[in-house]
Amino acid sequence: MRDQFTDHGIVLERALAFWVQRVQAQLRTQTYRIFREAGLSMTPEQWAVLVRLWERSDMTQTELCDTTLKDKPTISRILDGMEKQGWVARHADPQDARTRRVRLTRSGRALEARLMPLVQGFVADFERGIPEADLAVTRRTLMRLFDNIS
Amino acid sequence: MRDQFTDHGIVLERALAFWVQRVQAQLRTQTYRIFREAGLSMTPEQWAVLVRLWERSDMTQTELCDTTLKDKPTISRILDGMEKQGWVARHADPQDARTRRVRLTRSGRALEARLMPLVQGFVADFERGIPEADLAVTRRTLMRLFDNIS
DNA sequence: CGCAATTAGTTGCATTGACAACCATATAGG
DNA sequence: CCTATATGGTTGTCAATGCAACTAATTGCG
Repeated sequence: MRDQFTDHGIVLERALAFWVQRVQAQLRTQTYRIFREAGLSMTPEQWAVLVRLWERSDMTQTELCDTTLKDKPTISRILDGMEKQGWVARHADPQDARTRRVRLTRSGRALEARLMPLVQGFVADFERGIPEADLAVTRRTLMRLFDNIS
Repeated sequence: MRDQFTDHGIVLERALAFWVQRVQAQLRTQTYRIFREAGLSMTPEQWAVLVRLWERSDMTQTELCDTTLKDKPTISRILDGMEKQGWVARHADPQDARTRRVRLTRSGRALEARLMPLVQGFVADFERGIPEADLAVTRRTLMRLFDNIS
């Protein structure tokens, strides 16, 4: 008789990769929901770019690629969407005619005060009830896992 | 003067959600690479469906939705791709004319022996050098995080 | 029985993302 | 100086996914 613990589905569910994917998928859809309920048509990826720009505006697209680990076409198109929403504008770089500097608009800057509390609340719910020590181990482990495959 | 540790980018990088997303993105692209290097045109999502079918073939699409946590359109289109590759076939259900039972083909079944070693090697690399205790805490924490947002 | 509500699955649309090909500009080496 | 190469960014293609709308078949209730 086949040992149930050698079934692949079971093996799969013991792999961290499985849980990372599962949590991420759920995070992504919930993030969509939060923004939608706030009356915004914003994607999680646009959010991630916004956070970087709040930290430092006037980045080139290549710099955004580096900080977000996304490739050039992806950033290009995420910015298309953000520009259409009026949150950022692309400006010419006086030093290099190839590069385009991405700057927050007034409207993009204004989102910070509105969205940070929402997202902080979500993060709090996400991590609710989990001992700080476990969170720390998990954070450290995720960093090591990331190094292992990068 | 602004404390750099209150900058949003820094805050962001302390959030588990950030690392979950980062690790998952990397997992996804590396998984693509592994299959491509094995001469297969297979996506990580098709792989996930295959694993479920190796465990139990002849599932309905709704059952696949439940086990993979994907929605109906997504499963429908993932199966389109797998059918095109000849790994699965959709059969009519004698009990219910609405449902379609998904069965592995000979070719889909044959992939198991070929791919499991590859993926197990990848998972080993992924978790390499991390203490078993940390992996266990991380697994448990990911499960709790998942519950928190589901 | 008969019609309303439910369920299984597909299709349409927009965004992300992997990847290749491409354009324009900048840099480096002869 | 001038051509080869490298770099910044865009476009195209295909697949995954969130969501709404839809078809077809089934179930449930009066």
